[in-house]
Amino acid sequence: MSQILVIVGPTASGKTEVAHAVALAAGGEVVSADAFAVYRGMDVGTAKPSARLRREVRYHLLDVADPEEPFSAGRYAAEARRAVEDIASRGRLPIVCGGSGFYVEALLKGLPPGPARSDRLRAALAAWSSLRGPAVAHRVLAVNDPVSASRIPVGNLKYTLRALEILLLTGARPSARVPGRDPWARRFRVIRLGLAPAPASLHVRIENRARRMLDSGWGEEVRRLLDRGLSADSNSFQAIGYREVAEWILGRIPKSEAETRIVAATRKLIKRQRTWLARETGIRWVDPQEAVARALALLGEEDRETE
RNA sequence: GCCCAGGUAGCUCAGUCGGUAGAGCAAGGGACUGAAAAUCCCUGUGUCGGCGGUUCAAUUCCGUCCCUGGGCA
Repeated sequence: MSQILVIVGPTASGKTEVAHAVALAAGGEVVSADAFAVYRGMDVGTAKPSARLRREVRYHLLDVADPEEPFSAGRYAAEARRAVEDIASRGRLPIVCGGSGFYVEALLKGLPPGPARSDRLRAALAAWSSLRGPAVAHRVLAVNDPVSASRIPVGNLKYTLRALEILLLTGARPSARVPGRDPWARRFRVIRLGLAPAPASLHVRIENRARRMLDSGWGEEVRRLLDRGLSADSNSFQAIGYREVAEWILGRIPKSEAETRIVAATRKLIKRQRTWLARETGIRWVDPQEAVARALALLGEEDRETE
């Protein structure tokens, strides 16, 4: 049975280093699980692995979309599954590594079947709700699917509209749309490793990382994106730091202010990532220092079992 | 030295016609069905610059002192 190694953990916990080292040691290839590293031309701000690393190890699901494109968990899952299957079919180890918990879940557990999303419908719903207000949208949802409405706060317009989108697209209640018990992952032995650095050291890391990114070309990167006409509304531009860096290079805020905001936003992201991962079961939490050794040991167990 | 504007939550500020105060941001906790680094929910915290006075009651009114910013000299 082929194995998949899944490495999760908060931003800046050192996932990429671990994945890379394991890939070299165990003959693996990395499948990124990062919602913003999928975008071409967004390298510095997404902490993508360097060109040198990418020559040593093959990375998948990086640079698969233009920054103008919307992206989705569904598209991610489909492409990542193809990559995993391809890697495994060549007898190599797929290493799924990233901090986008929702994407990892979509890959491993699958998303509910049926029509996925409609940009046209989405735009129409957005226009309608901006006219009628979020409360009306929520009420319409409550009439058609009280269960969904009770789970979604009135203030969460994005979730409300998404539920209405599913309703209109499938004709069925979103609450009845059970996330499919997708059998896809069953053909693999999935080993899930979580990196859990001490909070204090993580904070130091994100501060240093933000400064290093700002000093090593993030400004130029954002300049290029703006020059090619990328709208600030683009999905890709929602990535942490890009709006802040844009304000800095446009002279609206000092660099130090951009840095402060980026660090704060990253801290909040880490909090949300922790909350997400805390409910996931089957993750072996390890000290980042020991992660490579633990991963290799866990992979080795399988070898002995099969021998 | 004089005049003016301020001093209230970690930060920026609102407010109390006298009855011990609240927003945003930050911080902490949580949710998550194709935007997820997104989106949203919950939670505190205060010698209201110091000291006096008036008052049943002062963060609020009066006096004075200190600090900050601006103007005048």
